[in-house]
Amino acid sequence: MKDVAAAAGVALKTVSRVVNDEPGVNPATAERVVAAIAQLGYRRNESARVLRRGRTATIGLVIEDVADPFYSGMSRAVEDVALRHGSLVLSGSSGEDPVRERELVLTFCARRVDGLIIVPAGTDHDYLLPELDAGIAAVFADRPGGLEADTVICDNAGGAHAGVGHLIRHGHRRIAFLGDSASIFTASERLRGYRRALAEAGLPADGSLIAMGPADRAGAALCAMLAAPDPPTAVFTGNGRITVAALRTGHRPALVGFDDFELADVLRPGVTVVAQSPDGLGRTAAEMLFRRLSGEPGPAERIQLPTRLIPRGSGEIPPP
Amino acid sequence: MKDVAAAAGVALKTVSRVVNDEPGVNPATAERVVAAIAQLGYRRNESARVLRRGRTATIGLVIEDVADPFYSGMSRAVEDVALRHGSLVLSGSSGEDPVRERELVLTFCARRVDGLIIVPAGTDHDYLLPELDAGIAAVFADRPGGLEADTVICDNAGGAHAGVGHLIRHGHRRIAFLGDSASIFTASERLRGYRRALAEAGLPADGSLIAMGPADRAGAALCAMLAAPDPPTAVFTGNGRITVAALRTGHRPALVGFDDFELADVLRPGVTVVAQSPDGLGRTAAEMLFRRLSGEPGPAERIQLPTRLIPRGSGEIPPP
DNA sequence: TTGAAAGCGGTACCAA
DNA sequence: TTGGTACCGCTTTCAA
Repeated sequence: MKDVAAAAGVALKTVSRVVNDEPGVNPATAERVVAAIAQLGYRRNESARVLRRGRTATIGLVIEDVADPFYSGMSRAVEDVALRHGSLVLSGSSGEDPVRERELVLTFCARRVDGLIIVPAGTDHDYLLPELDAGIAAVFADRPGGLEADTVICDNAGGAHAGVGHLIRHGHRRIAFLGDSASIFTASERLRGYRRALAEAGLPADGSLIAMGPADRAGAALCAMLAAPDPPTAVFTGNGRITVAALRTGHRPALVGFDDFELADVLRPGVTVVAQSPDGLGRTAAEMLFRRLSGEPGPAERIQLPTRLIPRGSGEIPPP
Repeated sequence: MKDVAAAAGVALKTVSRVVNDEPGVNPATAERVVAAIAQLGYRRNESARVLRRGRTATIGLVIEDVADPFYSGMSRAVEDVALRHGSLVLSGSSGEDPVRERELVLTFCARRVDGLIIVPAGTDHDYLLPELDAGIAAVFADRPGGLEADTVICDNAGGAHAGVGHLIRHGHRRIAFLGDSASIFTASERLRGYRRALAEAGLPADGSLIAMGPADRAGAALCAMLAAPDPPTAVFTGNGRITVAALRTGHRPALVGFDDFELADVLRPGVTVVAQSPDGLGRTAAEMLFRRLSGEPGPAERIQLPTRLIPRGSGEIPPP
């Protein structure tokens, strides 16, 4: 910038004014400056600007895994909103590890991101308190975090309730639930919806029909259930990866899965799902964050997004 | 930091030494400083550090779309390598738009990223030259860029050649090619491989069996071909999205697709694919970038990764 | 309309 | 082993 000022024969401050479109610069002067900028290939150093102004125009996004279609869809939505607000996105995958989540968040904070969108891996977020005090905004997405803060989740219990109810209406009385580890908020919420649907229909709760754990064990769990005496006639799968794991077993009981996925309509039969919107989650979280960043006051909000049942065939198979 | 120094009763510089693990600090002094840091909840301001040191420990990643499984896989690999090198990743989606690509790259450069990994949307990268001169390293991934720079691509022509050859060996003589827009490097390379395979087998090149364009038109193109007199008995699809579009038509000619995808093995018949490795692409590009950042000299390298044919059924269907 | 000078929060270099 | 000071490149404040 100094060089530009010298080349244009003006003071540093004048160049700064031109670069920032500040008013009160003689058009002729401005033109000289612009010419000098072009000629020298000058580009403003954002680090210096950030240092001085305090705002980085960058937000941090911590998700579980970018390579998971659910989170990458969410990621894209966040990116788009950020772009509209002139911000960039630093992102990182926690891999469902609270320690890694914390490291990522603190690293982002050290870079002075303006705000954070976090898909919490852990439940304790006290480490965030000093950062929030320091003025960094935070929004939890997909799951609530361990402290009062803006949160966007989807209607997990309601969605599972609707999906299981759908199977019940098609005549099933023994319905299995394959879910992610019970320690994960979304998994336990969905289990709750499943239980409520059974109870409302007056069906017994049979613990042997419930398997909670990582997706790579879901297939084996399903096979075991189907091989047992009095097997389930239908399955509700608690997330996209588990649905795929169940399909991969080759068994084709009646099935409704939480999360939509590409090719769900191409399989035979088509896979009936309870769809949530990764886009909606990302967009809503980002918009909420930017609203806070632009100074919106008020207590922490909690937004719940609806789910949608999409019948495609697998959920309409009657019991044998 | 000033406050910490005051609290610990030492000079600014000493705090700096402690924070950076520089040698030559009395353990007792260091301890006092550490205590002051903890008590004040001090955290180093990275912006200031960057301003002074010139290195941001951040790299920029420009891909086509994070929500595309191919690129999100690549993204994850880049993120992992970056993390191992203590760097963060700023990422953005170009949406196959050269203007947006340029904007993203320049924005990243203004933030003084140390290096860039770019999946080029355009073919003209002269806008990068000043940045390269300014010392920013760049690696092109998935496609070559418009200037001499390190590049990692996969063996597109060879992969397509293998896939089409596979169909030919199973007796097909009329094989359609559904590819992305011919202006995209990978698409034209794969078309080249297709042509070479036909030529080597002494098969005629029939232009009516070739359709190039965005994935959302591929389905209609396939339907039109199959409805025409003397239809193809087999199809080679030029990328993952086009493979899915072809499957979605409901027609099931013999098919080999470029790119592996989740559920390819669950469909009936399983989908035979030419797999490339998004991970490998991301990892290799990132490692190359960090090698340059650590000062490795030498001319631009070009690495080509192999592809792998995975027979699953759809590619082994004989002609009727 | 333009400019000079003081800092933002660190690091680098040199002196004590 | 420790401290002082210049300075990174920009914005802000105030004066001309």
